[in-house]
Amino acid sequence: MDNRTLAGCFEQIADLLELKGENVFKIRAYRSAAETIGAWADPVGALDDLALRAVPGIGKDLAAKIRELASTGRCAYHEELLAEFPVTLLEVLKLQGVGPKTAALLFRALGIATVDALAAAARAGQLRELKGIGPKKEALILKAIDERRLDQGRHLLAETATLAAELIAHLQQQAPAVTFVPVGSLRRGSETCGDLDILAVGGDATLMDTFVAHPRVERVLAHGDTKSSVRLQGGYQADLRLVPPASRGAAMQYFTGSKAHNIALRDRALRLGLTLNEYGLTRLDDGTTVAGETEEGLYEALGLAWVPPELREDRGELEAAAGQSLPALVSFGSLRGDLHMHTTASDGRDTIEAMAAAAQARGYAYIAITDHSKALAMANGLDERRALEHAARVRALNGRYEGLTLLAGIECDILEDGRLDLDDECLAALDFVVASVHSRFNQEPRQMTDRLLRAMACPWVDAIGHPTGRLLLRRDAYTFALDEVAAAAGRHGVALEINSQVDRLDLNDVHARAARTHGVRFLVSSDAHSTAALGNVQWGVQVARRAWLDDDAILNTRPLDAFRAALRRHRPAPVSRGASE
DNA sequence: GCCGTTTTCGGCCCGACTGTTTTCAGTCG
Repeated sequence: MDNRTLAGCFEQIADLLELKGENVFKIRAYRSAAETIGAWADPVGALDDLALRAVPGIGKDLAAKIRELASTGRCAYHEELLAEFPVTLLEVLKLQGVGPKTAALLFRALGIATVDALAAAARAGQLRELKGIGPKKEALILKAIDERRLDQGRHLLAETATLAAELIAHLQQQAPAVTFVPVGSLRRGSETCGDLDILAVGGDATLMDTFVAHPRVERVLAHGDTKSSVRLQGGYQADLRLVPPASRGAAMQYFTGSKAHNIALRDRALRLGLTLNEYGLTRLDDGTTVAGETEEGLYEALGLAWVPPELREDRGELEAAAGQSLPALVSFGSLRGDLHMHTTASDGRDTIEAMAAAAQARGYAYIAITDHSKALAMANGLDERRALEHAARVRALNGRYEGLTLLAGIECDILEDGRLDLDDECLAALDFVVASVHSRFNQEPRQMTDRLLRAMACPWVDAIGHPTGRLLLRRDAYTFALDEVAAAAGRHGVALEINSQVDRLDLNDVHARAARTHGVRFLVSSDAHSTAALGNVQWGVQVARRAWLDDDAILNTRPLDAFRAALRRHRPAPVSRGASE
């Protein structure tokens, strides 16, 4: 049983317990366990009891339920709860403005168990008869039902960033003196964003009027003096919060989250006799404010180093901040090269020359041109002869772009059985090879693992491209033993790619961090199919930061000579570990 | 249901906005 299924089950249990009106802390325990499991790199279903109990937020009971689910595929407690409330009621619970109290009331008083039944009752004016629900609430519920499709799902980080920039530009024009900061999951660089949070520092309530009047606003969910929420066309929810300058740091911290990080931080504050909210950090005894103007000051007052937003997920960053052992994260400007891009020779939109000129303009010292190999016929992939001719054209351009070295590479398909799409002689004649899976994603995990291991056994494979094959919001990763593959990559010196395409971001933060423990080195690559897409590396760098990676972990932060020397093909052969390799 | 730099019991983060109310409950983030 995979982590997502386990997390989904705990999430449902939490929802059902809320409907029941159970102890809020018990509910929180299930919810935080779901979140932890969902982001755990290894399959927790395979862990033994001892290892399970070491997972934060998993105690005796939850460990037992995980083992029950992993071994039987079922959870008696979950089924017991589902006997009390129909599973369809959970859809009602997801509606904007409908919480557990309302959903339980609807079910108990009117027998409403589905969104359709709720819609019918609302249209018939039956809801307003219930205690605590009036005509306005009834109308809001009908609206929420209409909008639920739009409300579903999350959005790509890059899209969210573009939208945030647009909204902030609009607000900034109306209020030039106010500082606007995108916060929430966008500031943390989370791969998808559920909504969009913007913080305004030092303005007045008229800012809220400007915000809700933006032409993309479809519906105003809340409109107060310091907080407003709107739904935008396309299903986004956006929130604007206003705080005074003295609270800038506290508010940035508070609204950046994550929720789990904030809870842990406030817990720490309480233990120090302090209380933390979006306005500042104050002493419990006499109410004096000790920090709040800057984030740095706030963390310092709690005895912590400032935590980069990308790390604020309650995954050990507070302990590291307390011990002054946070990593020096790779920075956005530290990439010196890009090792994955396509040209018109296969499915790219621009020529080698155009890509090289754009890379030079970005200040890169080196790039590898890596068009597709022949198995990807759809993309006009190159066979051995074309690959070598193409390589000659790439190399012939060296000297033409000052400061930039072009490497002749290939993105070589990993075939069904782990063989490579081009012969060894051809691969050996190139400067750089990234090997990727583009077909047969549904192989059994064991088969997929062996496929990747076999590909890495080829001495000319320098890197594995988009190692898990997932497409954000569209296609799950193919399943394989990441641990085993990462261990082999670390041993052979094969780099794993952090692919920066906005809907790939593959490896992701959790997997990259786990792979690093095996000594793996990474490449942050654009996989650009046009000159414009070279800039996507910013998202890959953000993933690397979320994975706690420093410059040393990223091969393409090195100058050309050091980069070359670190490539698998130029490293001394690893000590033989037996015939199996 | 979890957890321990006061603790194996008794805690567990905090505030804005809305609607239905006459002082607050529910929802959301």
